[in-house]
Amino acid sequence: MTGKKTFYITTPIYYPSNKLHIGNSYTTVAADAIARYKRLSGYDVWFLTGTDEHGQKIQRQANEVRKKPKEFIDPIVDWIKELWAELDISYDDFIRTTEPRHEEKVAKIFERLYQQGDIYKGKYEGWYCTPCEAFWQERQLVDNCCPDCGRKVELVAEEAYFFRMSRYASRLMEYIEQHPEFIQPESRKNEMINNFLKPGLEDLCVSRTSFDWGIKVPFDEKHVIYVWLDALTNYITALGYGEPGSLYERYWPADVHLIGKDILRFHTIYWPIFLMALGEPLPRQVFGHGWLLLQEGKMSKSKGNVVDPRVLISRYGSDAIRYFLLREIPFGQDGTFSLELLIQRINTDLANELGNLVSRTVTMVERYFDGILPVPAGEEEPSDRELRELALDTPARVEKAMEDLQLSNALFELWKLVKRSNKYIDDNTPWALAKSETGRLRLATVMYNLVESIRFIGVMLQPYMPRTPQRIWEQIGIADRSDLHSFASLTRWGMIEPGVTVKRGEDLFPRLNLLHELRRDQLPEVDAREREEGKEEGLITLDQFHQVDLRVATIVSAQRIEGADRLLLLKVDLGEKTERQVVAGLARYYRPEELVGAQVLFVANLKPVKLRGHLSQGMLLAAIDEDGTPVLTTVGRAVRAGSRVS
RNA sequence: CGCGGGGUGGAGCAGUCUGGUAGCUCGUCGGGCUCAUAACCCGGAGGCCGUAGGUUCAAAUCCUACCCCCGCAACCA
Repeated sequence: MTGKKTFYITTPIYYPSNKLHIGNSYTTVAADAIARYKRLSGYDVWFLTGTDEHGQKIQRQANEVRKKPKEFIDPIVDWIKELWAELDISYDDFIRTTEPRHEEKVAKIFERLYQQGDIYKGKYEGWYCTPCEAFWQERQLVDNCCPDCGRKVELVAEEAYFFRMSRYASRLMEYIEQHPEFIQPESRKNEMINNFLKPGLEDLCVSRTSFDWGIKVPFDEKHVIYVWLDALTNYITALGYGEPGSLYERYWPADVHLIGKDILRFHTIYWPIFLMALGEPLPRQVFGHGWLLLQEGKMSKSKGNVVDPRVLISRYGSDAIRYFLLREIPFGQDGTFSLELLIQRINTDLANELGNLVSRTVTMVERYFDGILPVPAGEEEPSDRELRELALDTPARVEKAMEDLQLSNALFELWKLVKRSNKYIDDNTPWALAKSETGRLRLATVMYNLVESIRFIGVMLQPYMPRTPQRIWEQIGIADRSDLHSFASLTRWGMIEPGVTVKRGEDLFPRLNLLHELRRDQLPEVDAREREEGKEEGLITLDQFHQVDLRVATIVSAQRIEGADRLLLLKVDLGEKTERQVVAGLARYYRPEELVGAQVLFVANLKPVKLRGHLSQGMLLAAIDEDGTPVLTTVGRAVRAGSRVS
C-alpha cells in the first residue's frame, strides 16, 4: 500500500443551516467519481468531505427554535450523511468543524500566526444593532436603520483580529504565475488576479466578538475565530496536521480541492496565504466547477423551487441522478437542471442505449446459445476489428478526459462505445445469422464480442455509476469475477471466458413517461405551497386577506433617481399626516409627469426597505401584461386618498 | 466605464486556448431491421457560426469596435 501514489481530493464543507440542494450534490458526486476513478487506477486515495458548523447564522437559527446550536445542527448533518449514503459517496472521512480534532488545531494555528505577527489586533468598524446583535455595512442599512428590525443602529468600532494578507500577496502572485494548473479552469485565474490580487489585498478580519458560536481565540476568549480561518483549515486538520505519523504526512498537499466557482476566491487567495504563513506546501489544484442552474429558477420570487435531491433519488435512483449530474455539466461551465432534461437523459442514454444494449444482447445469447457464452470462431471481420479497437482505445480517452477533470467528456467517450456496440448488432444482423449453420459460427463471434464490449463498458462505468455495473455483471455471468472488473482487465480484448452463463434480468433503466413524471412532480409542490399558506386548496381566509393593508394612494410627485434607470422616486398621499416615499421600478414604462395625480392601489403595511439609497415605504400595485409591462391599477373614479380597499 | 457568462441549422449545446472539410443531442422527413425497454441502425432537409472592419494563402477560431441576451451585484417592494 505504501508504495502507491497518493491522491487527496476534497469537497467544500457544507453549511448545515438547512438541507442541501441538488447543486451541492453535484460537487460531491463529481468528487466521488474522481476519487473512485483514481482508486480503480491504482492510487492510494483519500477523499474528504464535511460540514462547516460555526457562525452567527447558525447560532441565530438555533436561537429561534430555542435550541443549542449543536442540537440544531445535528439532525441536519445526519440528513446530509444520509444523502451522501444514498448517492454512494465513498468519502474516507467526514469532518465537522465542531469536532475537537478541528477546534483544537485551529486554536493552535491561530495562536501561532499571532505570535508570528501574521495576525494582529485591530479595529473593525461597522453599524451595530443591539437588539439584533448584528453588524451591518453602511450600504446594507435602510434609512440608517437596521435592515432586520428597522431600529436605530450605532457606529461601533469593535476590536478584532486581522490577518496581514498584504505580506504574502506578491509571493502568491508569483506562485500562481509559475503554476498555471493551480487555478482551474484557467479563465478564472485572470479573474482572481485582476480583481483581487492586482488592486492589492486588504487584510482579512479573522475574529468576531458579536457572537460566540465558534472557536475561541485561545489567548483572548471574548473573540471567536471567524469563518475562513476556521473553515478552510479543515482540509489539513482532518488529516491530523501537526501530529507525527499522521495522514497529513502521507496525503498533503491536496491534489484537488473541488469547489463551486463562487468560493474560488477564498480557495485561491486566502487559503494559499494561510498555508504560506504556516510554511506548508500549497494544494496542487483548485478547481471551480460551474453551477447547476434551475431552469425554473427564474421565477424565484417564491423560493419554493429548490429541488430536493433525496426525492429525486428515491424516484429515479442514485445512479441515474449521478449520471445526469456528471454528464450534463460541461467542463467548467454552468449546466441546467430540469426534470425534463433529467428524464430525457435517462430515457435516451440509459434506457435506450445502455439498458437496451444489455437487454438485447443477453436475450440473444439465451435464445441462440442457451445462455452459454460461445467460443468465437473464424476470421476477424472489419466490424469486429472496429469494435475491438474502439473498446481498447476508450480507456485512454477516458483517462485523458479525467486528467483534465472533464467528467462530462469522459462519459461522452464511454458512450461512443455504447453506441458503437448497438451499431455492431445492426451491422451483423445476428437474427439472420442464426438461420444457417455457417451463420451460426459467425454468430458465435458476434455474440462473444458484444458481451466482451459490454464488460468493457461496465468496467469503465464504475466510477460514475457504482451500482449499475454490478447489475451488468450479474446479467453477463461474471458477478463473482472481480478480476474481470478491474481497469487492468481492459488492456486486452477477450478476457471474458466463453462458457459463462448469461442471464436476463430486469431492465437496467425502464423508460419513463415524460408527461407522467412532470405531472407527478407538480402535485407535491402545489401541496407544499398550500400547506404553507395554511389552508386547503390554495384558499385563504378573510382574516389572512386583511393582513394586507390595501389602500388607494394619490401620487403627489415623481422623479427619476439619479444613476438608476429603472427606478422612480415617488411621494404619495395616503391621507396620513405625512406623505410616504416609495421607490418603484417603473421608469422604463412611465414618465414621471404622467404619474402625478394618479390614484393607485397601494400596499401600506409592507416592511420598509432601502432601494438605491432611498427608503421605500410601500408598494404600488400593477397588472403585469403578457410582455411583462406593468400597468398601474387605478380606481374607477376619484376617491379620498388613503381609502381602504377591501 | 461594477463583476462575470454567452450569442453556432427549429430547441439545447460542443468546437474558439493549439486558425485549414461546422459537429453532437433532441425534433423533423424518408429508409432499414425485427434481437431488444415502440427501443436499434442508415440517410435527407435545415446554419451568411450576433454585426462591421482588420490580420492571414486561409478565421466560428486571432485583433479592434459595436449590438443583443443571461447571471451576480443592484435599480424586484
